[in-house]
Amino acid sequence: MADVAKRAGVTKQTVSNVVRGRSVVSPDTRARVEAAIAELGYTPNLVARSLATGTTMTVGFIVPTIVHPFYSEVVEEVETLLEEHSYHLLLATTRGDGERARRHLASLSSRSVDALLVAGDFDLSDGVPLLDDHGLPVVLCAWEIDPPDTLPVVTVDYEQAGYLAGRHLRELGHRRLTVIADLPAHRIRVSGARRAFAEDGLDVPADSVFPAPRATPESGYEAAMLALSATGHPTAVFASTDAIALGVIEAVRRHGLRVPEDVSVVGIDDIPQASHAHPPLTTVALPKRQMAQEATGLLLRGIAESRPVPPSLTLITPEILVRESSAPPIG
Amino acid sequence: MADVAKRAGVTKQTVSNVVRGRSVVSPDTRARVEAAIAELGYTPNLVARSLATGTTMTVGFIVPTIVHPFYSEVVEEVETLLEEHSYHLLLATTRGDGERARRHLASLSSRSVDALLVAGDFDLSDGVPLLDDHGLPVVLCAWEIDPPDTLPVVTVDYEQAGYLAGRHLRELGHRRLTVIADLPAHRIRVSGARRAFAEDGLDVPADSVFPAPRATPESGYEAAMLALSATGHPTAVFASTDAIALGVIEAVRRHGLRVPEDVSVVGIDDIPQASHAHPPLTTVALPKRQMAQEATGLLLRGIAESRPVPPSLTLITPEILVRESSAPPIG
DNA sequence: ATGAAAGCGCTAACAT
DNA sequence: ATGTTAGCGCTTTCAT
Repeated sequence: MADVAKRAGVTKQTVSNVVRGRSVVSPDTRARVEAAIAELGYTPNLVARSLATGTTMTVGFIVPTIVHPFYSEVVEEVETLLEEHSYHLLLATTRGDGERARRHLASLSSRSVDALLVAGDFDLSDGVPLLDDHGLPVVLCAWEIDPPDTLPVVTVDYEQAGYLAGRHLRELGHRRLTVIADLPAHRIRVSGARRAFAEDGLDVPADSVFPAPRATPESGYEAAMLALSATGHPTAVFASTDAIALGVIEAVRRHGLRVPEDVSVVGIDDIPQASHAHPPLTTVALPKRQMAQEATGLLLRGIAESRPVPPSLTLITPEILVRESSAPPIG
Repeated sequence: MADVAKRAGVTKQTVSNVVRGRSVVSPDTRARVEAAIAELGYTPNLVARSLATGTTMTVGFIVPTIVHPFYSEVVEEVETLLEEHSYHLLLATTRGDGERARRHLASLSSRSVDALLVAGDFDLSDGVPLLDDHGLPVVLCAWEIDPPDTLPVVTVDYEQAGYLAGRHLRELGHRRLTVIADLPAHRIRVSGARRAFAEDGLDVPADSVFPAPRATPESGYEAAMLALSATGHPTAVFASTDAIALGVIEAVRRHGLRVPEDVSVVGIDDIPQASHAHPPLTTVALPKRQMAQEATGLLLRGIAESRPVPPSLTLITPEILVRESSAPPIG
C-alpha cells in the first residue's frame, strides 16, 4: 500500500480512500492511484483491515451436519443472504459430537467472526451458557428442544408441524394413530400430533408410539415392522421425519398392505425424495429458507447495531403438503 | 494481553508464549500467567495474530452447491479433515453463477485464507487463469471437464466410472446401450460407457444417446420417455447420474416394463436414495471422501511448504455397486 | 527464562 | 481534498 501511495505521489490514506470507494477523492488523484494499483497488482490485505476496524465481515455458522437436505438448504440460503451483504460464511459442523461443538464455539468466538449463527440443539444445548456473553451477536435457529429465553432464536413451530400432520389424518377420518418417531429428539412433534387427536377427544396411547433410534429409512423400517406386528393394522402412521416415513412405507408394503388404501403415512420435512416416493409422500414442509432469512436478518441487524441481539422467539409456521400417501380409512 | 502481562508481572511476550503453549516458560510464571488469564477472561485476538504471522488458519472452499449429496459429503469431509489440523473452512457456493464464482475468487484470495480449494468446473473453467498466480496454494477437485495442467487437481476418473457402468452391462450380456445423460457436462462419462462396448466391437450410435437437460429425476424421466418411444425397447440404459436413473426407472415402469427384467438401469454417484430405490439401483459410487482426503492433503502440504502446490493430476478410481436394477437381457 | 523494541498493513482522527 | 500521527493486538527479532 505504501508502494502504491509513493508511486501515485499520495499517502496511504488516500490510497485507502480510493480502495474503499470513498467519495472524498478527486477524480484526478483517484485515476492516478488506480493506475498505480493496477501497475503494481496491489491487493488490500483484509486481515490488516480487520485488525484496524475490528470487523471481519465473516459470520460463523455452527450446524450439526450438512449431509442432510434440511441443513444443507438452510446453510446454502444463509450463505446466499450473507454474500448479498458482503459477508463470508465460516462453516463448522458438529456431527453429533458435543466436544467438537464446544471447540468450535470457543474458536469462532475469538474475534474471528462478527456474529454467530447456531443451528440444531442436541449437541449444544448444555453449551448455551457459553454463548451468552462474549459480546458477539448470536442467533439460534432450528432449535427444536427447549429454546433458551436468554438468546434470540428463530425456529420452526415443530409442535404445529406435528399438529398439522395429526389434524390432516383426523380430517381424513382416522380415529387411531400410530407414531414412529426419533425420540426424545422429536417429542415436540409427537405432542403436536397428539394435540390434534385430543381436540376431538381421541387419545394416542403410549403403546402406539414407537421409537426409531435414528431418523433414517432403515430405522423407520425396523420400528414400523415392530409397530405393525404389535398394533394389528394401524390405519394411520405419523412419522416424525420423511426419512422415517420412507422406511415405514417399506414396512407397510412388506406386510402386504397398501399405502394409502390400507395405511396412511405422513411425514415431516419435505425432503427431495418425498415427492418421488411411491406413493408421493404427504408431509409437513419445514420452512427452511424462511427460517434462514429471519435468522440472518436478525444477525445482520445485530452486527449493524454492534451489540448482542436481544432475546426473542420467532416461530415459523410450517405447511402441510398433501400428496398421495394419505387417504381416508377403509370402512 | 497487556493487562494480563501486567497482572502477572511479566511482559506480553511471556503471555504470548504461555498462550501458544511454548515450552520456554518456567512452570512458576506459567501458572501466574494462566491465573491472570482466567481472572481477566482474556481471549487472544486471532486477527491480530494473523496480521503478525501472515497466516489465518482458514481454507476457502468454492463449490457449486451443497444441496446435493455429492458436494455436501465432500464439503463435510473436507471440513472434518481441516478441523483435525486446526484449520477453519470458509465456504462459498457458486450456484451455477459464473459471475458469483469470480467474485468469490477475488475476495477469498485477498489474504483472508491460507489456501483455496475449488470444486466443480462448469462455472469457473474460464476463471482458472485467475487462480494461477496469486501465490496462494490452490487445489482443484471434482473437475470433470478439461482439468488444467497448470494446477494440481484431484478428481474422480469419470471416464472410468462410465466404463465400469458400461462393462457391467456388457458382462451381463447386453449388446445395445441407451444413454440418458446431462450433456455436455457428462460427456466423459458417456465416452467411458462407449469404450466398454467398443472393446467388444459394439457401437453406441449417436441416436441412442438422449440428453437430459438437468441432472434431476424429472429431467431423466422426460428424456427416458422420449428414448423409450424412439428406440423400441432398449434392454439397457446407462444414466449419467443416479438422479437421472431414478427418473428413468419411473419412465420404464410407466411404459409397462419391468426393471431389471425388461430393462436394466445403471447410474453414477451412489446418492443415498440409490439403495432405497425400487429396485435398489446399480450404480458407480464416486469416491467422494477419498477425493476430499487427497485434495485436503495436497492443500495442507502446500500450506506447510508455503508455496503453490505444483501441478499434478490425481484420478481417484470409482467402484461399481451392483444392486438389483441390472440383470441379463431376456432371450 | 524473560524483557524491550520493532513492525505486520491497514484505518481513524485530526490537522492542513 | 490530502497529509500526519497513532494505534488495532499480536509475533518476531534481539538483548539480557
